[in-house]
Amino acid sequence: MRREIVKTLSNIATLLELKGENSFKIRAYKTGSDIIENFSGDIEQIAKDEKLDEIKGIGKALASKIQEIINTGKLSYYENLKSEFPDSIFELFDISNLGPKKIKNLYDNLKIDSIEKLEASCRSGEISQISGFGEKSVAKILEAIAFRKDNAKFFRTGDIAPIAEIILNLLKKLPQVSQAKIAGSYRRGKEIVHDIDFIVATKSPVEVIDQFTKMVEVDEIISKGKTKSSIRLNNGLQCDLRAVKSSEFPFALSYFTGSKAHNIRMRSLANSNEYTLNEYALIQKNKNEQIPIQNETELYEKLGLTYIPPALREGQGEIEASQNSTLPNLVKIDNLKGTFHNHTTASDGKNSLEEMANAAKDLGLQYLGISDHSKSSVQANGLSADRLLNQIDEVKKYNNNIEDNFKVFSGVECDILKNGNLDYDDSILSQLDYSVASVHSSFSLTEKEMTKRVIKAIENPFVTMIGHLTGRLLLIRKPYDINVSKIIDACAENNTIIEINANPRRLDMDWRWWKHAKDKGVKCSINPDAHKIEHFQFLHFGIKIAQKGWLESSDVVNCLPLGKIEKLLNLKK
DNA sequence: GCCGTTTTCGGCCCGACTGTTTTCAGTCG
Repeated sequence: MRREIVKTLSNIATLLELKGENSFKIRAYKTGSDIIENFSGDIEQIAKDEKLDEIKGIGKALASKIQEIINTGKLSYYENLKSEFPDSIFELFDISNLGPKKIKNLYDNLKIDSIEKLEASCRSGEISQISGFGEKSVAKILEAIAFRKDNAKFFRTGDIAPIAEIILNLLKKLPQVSQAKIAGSYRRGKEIVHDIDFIVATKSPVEVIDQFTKMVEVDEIISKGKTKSSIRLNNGLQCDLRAVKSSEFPFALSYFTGSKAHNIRMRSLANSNEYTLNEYALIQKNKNEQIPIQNETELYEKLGLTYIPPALREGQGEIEASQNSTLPNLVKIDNLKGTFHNHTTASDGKNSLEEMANAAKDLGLQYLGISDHSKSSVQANGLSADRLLNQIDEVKKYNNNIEDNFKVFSGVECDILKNGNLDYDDSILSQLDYSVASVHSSFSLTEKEMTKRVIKAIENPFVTMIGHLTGRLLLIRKPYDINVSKIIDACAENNTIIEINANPRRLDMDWRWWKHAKDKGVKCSINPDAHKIEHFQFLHFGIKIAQKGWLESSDVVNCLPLGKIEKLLNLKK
């Protein structure tokens, strides 16, 4: 129900934008949607008690609309608004550089109400009839459409993790199922996936598959057979189920976990050991005899390997490392002792400094770095130098009132300005315990300019680490042009840390660079970029990315205990 | 549409960037 309210209010905001309504009215709906989404409490109960308008930001109008949604499951105001535009028009907002005004213009003048029509209009040149759509704009739109097409069949792992775990638990609970696991790229911890593979061990595959296809979330049954089935959920995500015998389970799990490259190596290794390996069994060639295996560890052992964690199964040398016993001892969530890059209500966070700190402490962390936005990030209520200095005092007060086994560090997420300068003078930065330097503007510089810009920040002695290095938003926005290799070299030279931004929309720097960075001696900080206490959970996604980058706890600075991290933070200064 | 020690109207965040309409509108964060 809450999701329904949140979605409805935010869709109303979009539709009002299209209609060119008063921007403050639009904002009221947007913030209303945010408030309901983040509200900690039983919104339906509050509606019942008729106390919705006591929530700050929810006035009489929104309260009665929310009430109507809760009571009737619908909202006539919204239905009426919706009827003015085709449903498909929402997808145009997925194209970057297209906002409400341009979309309205396209719709009014050329009846463009879908991405398909938009693309056709760009290609035919028809679109240039409208003012505001010159050559460069058209090229950008086509690029954005292509980007969306390439990525449309993918989902961010962080977005679909909740539903994946729900389905897994549903399968596990079926009486016919003895084992159930998620395989595929999800299990390998990829940042985006295009489907989810479930493997179950069962004696009654037909019954299990029947249950699988009858789940409430199923929108479409793509295929349904005796041992496997594919469905599409109502969010568009495809899920495959494979039902095997208990004895086949480890083979199926291994095979469907992949990656393809990893599987090829595994099979050829089996071959050279006089075995045949497929998704059901390991067979001794000369005797045509199946080798009984209990779990994946035993399968790896039969092939002369130590167990390879799923995160490493990308065909990046993990087989050789396993043979040579040089596999990394991968960092785990329990190794994290603290975290940097977290926001509070001082800038655009939802929880106060104290709430954030207490939550971190409750999670068993020993320290928390607070890094609100800097002054140039006006949209995020970035802190003026004075406000930042005040926050330093606030942190000191907090630390004075808390036991010695926990500490808050004063930091900032400092904008790297277009010319590579930082958003505060060194005299301000030097008063902080650390800083995260990030790019939030001028994304369109050339690779050369952008690389120079960020390296200038890396060389600043008061920059502790670089935040979300490439600025990418998975499936939404490409990374900006930057020479990551040169950045890594500069970080190695200047003792500057690179973060893994664990927000599931970012997961930046990409795991594909981390093995290289580690070899160069660059340290990592796994940061949730938390804007509220719930976001500390993002650390789980960050850990997966670190694992995919072969990182061990010694590579990750926030695995250091409190005493040692303090020394490290002082090192660069 | 929301809010209120300036309380029933008037203010609400705003600067940078981009392309293009060459003086600014639209988008973005």
